[in-house]
Amino acid sequence: MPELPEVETVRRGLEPHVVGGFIDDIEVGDPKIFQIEPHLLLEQIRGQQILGLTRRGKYLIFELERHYFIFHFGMTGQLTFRDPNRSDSEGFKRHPVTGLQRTRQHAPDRHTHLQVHLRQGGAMLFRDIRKFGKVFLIEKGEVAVFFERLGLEPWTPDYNLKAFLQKFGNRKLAIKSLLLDQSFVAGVGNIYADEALFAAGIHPARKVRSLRKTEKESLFEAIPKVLEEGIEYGGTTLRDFVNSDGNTGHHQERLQVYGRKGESCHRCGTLIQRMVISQRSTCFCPDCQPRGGRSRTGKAPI
DNA sequence: ACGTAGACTTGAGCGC
DNA sequence: GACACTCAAGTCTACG
Repeated sequence: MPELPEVETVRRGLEPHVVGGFIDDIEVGDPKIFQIEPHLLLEQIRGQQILGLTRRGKYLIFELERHYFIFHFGMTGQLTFRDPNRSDSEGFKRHPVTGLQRTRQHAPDRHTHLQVHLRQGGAMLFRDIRKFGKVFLIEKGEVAVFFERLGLEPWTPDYNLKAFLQKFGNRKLAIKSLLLDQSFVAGVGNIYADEALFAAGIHPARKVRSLRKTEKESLFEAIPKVLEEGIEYGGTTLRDFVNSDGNTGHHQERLQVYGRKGESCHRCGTLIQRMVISQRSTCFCPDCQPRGGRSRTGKAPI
């Protein structure tokens, strides 16, 4: 559930269930995901109250009394709330062959690597098939250092045009690669990078140094716009993403380019193409996102 | 310093 | 049906 809109969707769903609650106990699966010894984690967080739930880029942050308890979902991480008043079999599906929960999962299974039980009842379940996710516990004073390498946070005063333009520099890499760099704009991943480039009319392979100021300004507008739409539709579920209730998102139905190779562009009808940039699948409309940019002089600033 | 390739990990889907 | 091979919402490291 990796990108900003998916993490934000989980944050909003979880908030009313857990903020104000007290951590009672934890159960641990594969310790690989823990950046702190699990027994030390329990020792430290037991009894602490959850004061708030925030987000920075793709990180979900539980503010406790003495610590920040931080999750990164990697590629397939899921954090759901298991309501003690609902039965596990109520309203969720099992995969017909494997028996594993595919969506609306509430009960722990072999991919559930952490359960955080709350004193008032209920638990948060962290499930992660590929185990690229990570769980951190840091002292409150360490938070600035922890996030120091993250870039601009959309919808905050830090995300302003002046700061945005300064981040470009005279670099030679493809603009798509820059968008994936979390020290540029925090929270943008492979899906929303492609969507933002489409919205801004910029070819993903264009070199950063070749972009005109007007194109950078278009991108500055497009990034929050596509992220906002992702949140509005509850995130994008390609395969594994579920919200805190275990339900899928709906933004996948609204994607303009990502995963649409060979289909026609919703704007102009041209067939969407796929290429690989930074070893990541990249989709674009060759007509709406011309390689040479949209120069009136016809110059191709690649 | 900058940019890219490989590694980590599990499962699904496709072709034979 | 079994098996090989490719691909997948991310990021960290090592190398040139």
